Amino acid sequence: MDRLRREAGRVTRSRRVVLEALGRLQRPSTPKQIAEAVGSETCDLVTVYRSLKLFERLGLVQRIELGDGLARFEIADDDVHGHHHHHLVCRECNRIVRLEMCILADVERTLARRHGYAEIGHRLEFFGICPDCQKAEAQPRKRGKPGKD
Amino acid sequence: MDRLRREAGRVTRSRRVVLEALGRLQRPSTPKQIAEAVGSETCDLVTVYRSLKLFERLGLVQRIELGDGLARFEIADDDVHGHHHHHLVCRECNRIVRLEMCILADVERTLARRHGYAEIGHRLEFFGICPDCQKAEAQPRKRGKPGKD
DNA sequence: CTATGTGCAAACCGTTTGCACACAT
DNA sequence: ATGTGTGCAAACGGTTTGCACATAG
Repeated sequence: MDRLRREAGRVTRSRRVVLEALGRLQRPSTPKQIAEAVGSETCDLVTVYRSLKLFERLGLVQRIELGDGLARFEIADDDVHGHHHHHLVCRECNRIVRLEMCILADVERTLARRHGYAEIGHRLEFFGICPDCQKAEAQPRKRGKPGKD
Repeated sequence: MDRLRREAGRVTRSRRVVLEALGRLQRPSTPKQIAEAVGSETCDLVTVYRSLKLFERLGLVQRIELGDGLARFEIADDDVHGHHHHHLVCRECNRIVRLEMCILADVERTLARRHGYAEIGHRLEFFGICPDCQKAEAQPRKRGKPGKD
């Protein structure tokens, strides 16, 4: 929040509220989920989008892609660097487990050497069926909807 | 194609043409790119979508997500299993290198044990700046457009 | 001949943009 | 007071759907 005050725009009620909601939600959340958490009287969906874009630019928030075409956001790792992490996502209900490990730094180095690419990074997510959904296999839910994530 | 004849619907001109185009294109391609490769007089964009959905269901084709909100498709690895592969994508022009290795099988086993998830798979793509774009840093292109991929 | 596939137009859904009004500084 | 932020409505782009016509079997 002080970051905001220093580096860019104004500290408005909407922005404060969106950032708080993201903290409260604890998991990667879609703009719509955030808007709902906030309440439409409090802040318009469009403003959520604009705030998220700003926060992303400031590095306060990071975007997660799960491959279903929905943008998700979570509060950025506050560590200066490192603590880069991934997710394990249920294919049924989209429940998300956060994985603290990342083992791909040396793979990236190899790729840089072998293919001449620079600034290499990666996107890695795991997908499976979470324990609850394994139990509930009786009535499988439609996959890919924003479920418990 | 025989696969099609056996397992599902009819073998039509459109479907043959879409599958050929995918073979010819050699790289993960968006529905629009496929439709253009085919020519709009030959086959409507909507039909491309429907064919791709069918092919995906039959396992003839697989969907790639690069995180820019565009679906891309490529001919599925014909091997029974294995030959699961990933991509190295230029952040500027989207040029794609296909990586034949995958090292994550044991990571998946660990996750299954530790979190109780079943049927674990993953999505892993690498992003960087390809050699050409490093040279051309003068006029950087707008990122994220369907470029050379 | 009949069920399945196709083209066209329109719906859909997430996201972005234009514009007039509101508010933090 | 002034420039930035906001809400609303409308645009946008990829994808899906409804329906009448076409065609593979």
